[in-house]
Amino acid sequence: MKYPQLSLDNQLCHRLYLASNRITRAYRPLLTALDLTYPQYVVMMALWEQDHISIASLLTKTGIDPGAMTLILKKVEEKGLIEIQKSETDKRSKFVFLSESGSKLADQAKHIPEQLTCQFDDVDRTAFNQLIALLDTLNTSLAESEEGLACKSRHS
Amino acid sequence: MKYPQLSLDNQLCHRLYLASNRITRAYRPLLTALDLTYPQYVVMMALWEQDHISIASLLTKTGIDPGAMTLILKKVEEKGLIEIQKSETDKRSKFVFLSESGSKLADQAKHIPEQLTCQFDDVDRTAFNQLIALLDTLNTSLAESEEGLACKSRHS
DNA sequence: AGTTAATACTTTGCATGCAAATTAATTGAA
DNA sequence: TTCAATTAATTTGCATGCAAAGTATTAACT
Repeated sequence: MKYPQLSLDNQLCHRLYLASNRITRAYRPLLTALDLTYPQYVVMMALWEQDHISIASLLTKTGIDPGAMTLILKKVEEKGLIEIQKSETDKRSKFVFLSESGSKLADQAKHIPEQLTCQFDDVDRTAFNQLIALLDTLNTSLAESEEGLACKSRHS
Repeated sequence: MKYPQLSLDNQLCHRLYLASNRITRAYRPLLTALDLTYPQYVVMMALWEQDHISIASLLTKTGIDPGAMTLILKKVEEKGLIEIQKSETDKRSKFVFLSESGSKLADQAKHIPEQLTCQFDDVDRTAFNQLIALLDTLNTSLAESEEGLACKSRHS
């Protein structure tokens, strides 16, 4: 191997890629029981947290792509979990709110987080919180990069 | 919010989802210059690390889905970066090896890792390594779950 | 040897993720 | 006021990620 820095073992990105895909896979059987995909579940979580918000807010909260969001909302609406209305004040904007069945679905979903945590036996509570803290730092940093704040190459 | 455990802020999965997508996005401009997508880049890294391996090995090393791998290899082959041959000993199996241009592409790719690291200024070297270690633990744990080792609910 | 199970891939169908172009509505500035 | 720049969503086209079914080939067991 000419360039060790190109080794997969040296890539943070590949670990994230694996971890993200594996976690989504781990969720799948639990979510299938609710007839939700993972991104649809994310949208529902955002709405259970705060109902009746604009699609723009939903995009910000979830980090889902706008183009994907349109399709996701369409499907969740077809399942009768949400309703979508155009804003009166700003006709470009739309608001999403939970239907009764959408609200009630939270009762079935509430056990999912703990069911999942049980799958990483090797990760203790401390490591878990460390991981969350580090990912927050990373995400903030990446989000700032996306905002256009160029790399300041402040590294020595 | 009825169930705080369903809050997006409490989800490890959502942080991984964001981090993984953001990192892939951060790679995109660098990879576009090489005419590669991120999964195609992963395959190339695997081959730069070890040339002339079976598709099965490539699947194991990269964690890419088999169905996706077929398409990815087809495209990378069309770009002339790799060649694929059926195994003589086992006709079910195929071997992938780098073409000359595929090998040379590593020379252009070798600066990508450092160019990217520069984008998370807030993450110092120590945190970076911690994050990698924690993701390894998480990945091992998730991989074992996928192997069928059921949740032993060893939590009190 | 003959049948069954296991492998290594490929194919198919569906659901995103993403960039880029598009539409509709609103703001802002001349 | 009027026209350009913005903003909120949608649409389009391409590339996966994934489960499940299908193919061809090989291993295994009787």
